[in-house]
Amino acid sequence: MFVNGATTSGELRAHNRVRLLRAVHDCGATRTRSQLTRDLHLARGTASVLVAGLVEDGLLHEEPAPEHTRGRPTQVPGPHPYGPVALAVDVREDAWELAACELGGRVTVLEVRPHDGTPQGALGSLGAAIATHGRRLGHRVIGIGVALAGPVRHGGLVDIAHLGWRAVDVPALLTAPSPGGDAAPEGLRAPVVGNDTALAALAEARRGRLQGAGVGLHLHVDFDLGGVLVVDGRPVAGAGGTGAEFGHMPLTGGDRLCPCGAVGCWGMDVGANALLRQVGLAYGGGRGREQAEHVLATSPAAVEATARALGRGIAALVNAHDPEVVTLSGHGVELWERAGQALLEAYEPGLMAIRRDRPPRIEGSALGWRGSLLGAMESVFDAFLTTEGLELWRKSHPDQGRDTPEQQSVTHSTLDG
Amino acid sequence: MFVNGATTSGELRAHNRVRLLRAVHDCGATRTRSQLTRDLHLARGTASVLVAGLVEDGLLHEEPAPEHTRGRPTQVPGPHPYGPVALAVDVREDAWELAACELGGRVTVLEVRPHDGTPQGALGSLGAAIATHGRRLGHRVIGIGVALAGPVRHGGLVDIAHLGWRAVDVPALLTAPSPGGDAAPEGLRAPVVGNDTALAALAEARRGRLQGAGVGLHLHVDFDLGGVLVVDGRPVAGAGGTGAEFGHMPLTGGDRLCPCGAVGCWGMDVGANALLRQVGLAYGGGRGREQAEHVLATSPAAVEATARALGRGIAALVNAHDPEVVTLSGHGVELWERAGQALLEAYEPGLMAIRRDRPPRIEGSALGWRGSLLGAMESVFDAFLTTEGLELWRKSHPDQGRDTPEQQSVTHSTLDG
DNA sequence: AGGCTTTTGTTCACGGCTAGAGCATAAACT
DNA sequence: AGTTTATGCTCTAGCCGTGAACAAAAGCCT
Repeated sequence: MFVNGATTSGELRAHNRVRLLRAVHDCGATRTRSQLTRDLHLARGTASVLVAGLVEDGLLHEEPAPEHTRGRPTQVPGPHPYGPVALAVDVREDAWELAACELGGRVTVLEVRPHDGTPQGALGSLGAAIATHGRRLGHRVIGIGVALAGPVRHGGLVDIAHLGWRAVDVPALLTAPSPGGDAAPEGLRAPVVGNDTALAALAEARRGRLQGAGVGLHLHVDFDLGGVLVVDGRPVAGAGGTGAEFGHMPLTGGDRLCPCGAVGCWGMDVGANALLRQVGLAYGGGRGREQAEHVLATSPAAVEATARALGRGIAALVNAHDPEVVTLSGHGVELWERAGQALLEAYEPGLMAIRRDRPPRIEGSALGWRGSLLGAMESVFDAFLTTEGLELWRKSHPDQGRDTPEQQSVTHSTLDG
Repeated sequence: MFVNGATTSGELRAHNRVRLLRAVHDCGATRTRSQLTRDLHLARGTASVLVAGLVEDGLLHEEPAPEHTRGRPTQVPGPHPYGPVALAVDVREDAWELAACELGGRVTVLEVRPHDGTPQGALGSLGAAIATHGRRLGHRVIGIGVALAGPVRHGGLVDIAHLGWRAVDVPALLTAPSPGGDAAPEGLRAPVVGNDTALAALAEARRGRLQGAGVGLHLHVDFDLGGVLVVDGRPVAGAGGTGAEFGHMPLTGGDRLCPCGAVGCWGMDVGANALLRQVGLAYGGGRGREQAEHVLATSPAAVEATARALGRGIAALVNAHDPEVVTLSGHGVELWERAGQALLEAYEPGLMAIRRDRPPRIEGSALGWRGSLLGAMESVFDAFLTTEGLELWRKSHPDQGRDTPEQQSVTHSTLDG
C-alpha cells in the first residue's frame, strides 16, 4: 500500500540514491553537499559514497560552492554535463513549444512553432522536431513529456472537443515517421502524454505556490477551465488519467449545452470563450486568443462577471475538499489581479459558515503560462527518479565514469545551443 | 515527499515488521506464513526471524493452518490473545456504538446506547463507557477512533449544523470526568475524531468495494449527504480534516438555503431529510429516522426523485474526478437497490460524452452501516502500524514474551465478554 | 606570516540486516 | 514403510549505514 519502501540492503542503497538525486532536483541544484547530508540525515561517510557513485554513473557533477564561511569549503552537486535530459512539450490550440530540461530543472527552449489546430498539423511537425533533437541528445534523453489541452485517456488518446479531436492517438502520431521529416530514432522512449491542467498543477506543487501543501486546489484558465486536486504533491489524475476536469461540473447554475456533452458546465462561464461571449464576439474552435486578451484588458464588466463565476465555483470546491491553498494559472492570474475583489465577493457567500473564519487563500501562479511545460518535465523526472529508472540509466551507461571525448562534444553542444 | 522509506539497516528491520503486520491486518489474519513470505518477497529465514520477534513482543500469535496439501504444515499468524486493541466508536445523531477491535479486524461490540443529541448527552455517557472499558483493557488499548456525523476541524472541533453543535471539542468532552462516572485512566490515549463519511470511505477502501482502486469516490447518505475522494486507499480528508463534504456543492440547481450557510447544496436533495420533505413531513434536527425508512419502503416517487438527484450529482463528480468506482453507503445502498434505474437515468446524461462508453460502475457498500465504525478502527491501526507506533508498543510492553498470568485473565475475558 | 579554529571530506572497523544454501521436520502420497 | 513435497530453522556471506579518527582546506587571530 505504501510506496517506496526498501526491504533489502541493496534496495536501501538504491533508495538513498533516489532520495539524494530527488533532493538535488527539487531544490534546483542549489543545496551544498553538507546541507544535503544534514537535510537527509545521512552520515558524512554515506553521503560521500553516494555522491561518488552518482558522479561515477554520470548523474551528478560537483562544483565548488560559490560562498564560504569558515571551515573546509563544500561542493554543490548539480546536473552532470552529459547527464539525463527530459524533453518536455506544451501543445496548445495554436502552437507548440519543445524544451530540454536537466536534472535540477534548468530549461532550454529548443523550438516554438505555430500550427493549424489539426492533429496532423500540430503533431506532425512536433514529431519531426522530437526525432531531430532526440537523435542529437542520444542516450541522454530519459523521456518525453507532453502537455495537451484536453482530457488524456489511458495510454494517450486525446479528445479536444472544441478542436474536433476525437480519441487522437498522440503517442502514435508523434512517433510515426512524417513525410520528409525524421523518423524517431531507435531506443527513444515513447512520449508520455498528460493533461495541461494536471501538469500545471504538478509544476505548481513542485516549484510553485503549492509547495508543501498537503491538499491544494489548482485551476487552469485558458479557453475554458480545468481544475484538479493536488494531494501530497501529486495531482489526482483519475483512474483513466482524465481527472482534471473540474470545469465540467454544473456549479454556476447555467443551462447551456457544453461541447463536452453535458449541460451547464461551470467551465463555460470561465475562460477566453466566456470573455468573448460576454462582449458578444464569436467564440469557440480554439480561436480568438488575442481578442480575449483585449477583452481582459479593456472590458472590466466582462472580466468581473467571469471572476464572479470563478469565485462561485471555487467556493463550492473549497466546501467539498477543504484545500489549504487555491492556485490559479493561465488567464486565472490576470482575472485574479484585475478582478480579485469581484471574485472574493462571489467566493465568500458560497462558503460553508465554518469555512468563513479562515478561508483558504487564493493565489496566482508564480509560473505563469510555463506551468504545463514544467509539469511535463516533472512527470518525466518522476518516472526517472525511482529505483527502476536509475537502474535503467545505469545499464545503458556502463562507462559513464570516464568521459568519452566524442560523446562530450555531440551532446554538450546541443543542450546549450 | 514519499512516505515510509527506510534509510538505515535498523529502520529496515522496523519497516519489514510493519509490512508483515500490515499484511496480516489487511487480510483479516487469513494468510498462512508461507503465503506471507511469498507475497512480501521475503526469504524464509527473514520471515522466521520477523515472526518470532513479533510473537515475542506480544503482537502476533501463530496457530496451525486448518488446511494442508502436501509438505510440512504451515502456521497462520493472527492477533496475539493479549495483543493490541483499538477502541472504535460511531456517534450518530441519536445513538452511539462502542467496539473493541483486534489486529486483523475482528470486532467485538462493547456497548450501544441511545442519546438525546446534545453534546453532553451524547459524549458524557460515551466518555464514561470509554473510561470503563479502557481501564479493563489496560495497556492493550492502542488508540480510540471516533466517527462523527459532521465536519471535524483540526484537533477535534465538531460542527453539526442541524443539531446545533458549534465547535464542540469532542476529545475534551470525552476525557472529562463525568459526574458519577469514571474518569479516563492515566495513560489512555486521547481519542482521534474523524468524519463519518471519510471513515466509511476508509473502511470501504480497506475491506470493501474500493479495495485496490487507485481513485474511488465514496458517498455516504444519512440525514444528508457526505462524499469524499479516495486516493491510493486513503480518503482525502482535506487540509483541516473537513474535506469529506461533497454534499455542499450546488450540483442540482436548487436555491434553498442550507443549514451549512451556503445556498443550493446538493446534499439537501439527497438523504433522510430530503425523503421526508418529498412527502411533506417535518424534517431536520436529526429526527425522523424511522419515518424516513418508512418513506424509503413505501413511497417510490420520493425514492426515485432522491435517486435522480443522487445520479445527477454523481455524474458531475465523475466528470471532475474520473474515479474507477463509485460506492454508496448508508441509505445510499437502499436508494441504489430500490431506484437504481432512476439513478442511472439521471447519471448518464450528466456525463461528458467521452465518459459514456465506460462509465465508472456504481456499487452499494458491502459494509452497510458498519463502515464508519470500521473506518474508525482502521484509522487507529493506521497510526499504530508504523515504525513509531510499534516502537511505542515495544517500550510499554517490555516483558510481553512471558505470559503474566494476572494480565491474561483480566484482559482476555474482557474482549470476549 | 604563522599558528589556531572551524567545517567538511575520506577512510575504516563495527554491528545490523537480508539472502540463500543446507539441513531438519512433518505431513501426504505410493 | 519409504518417497515426495513443502515448510521451518540455522548459519555464513555479502552489503549497507554509522561513527570515530584522521586529513584537508579554508577563515580568523596574533
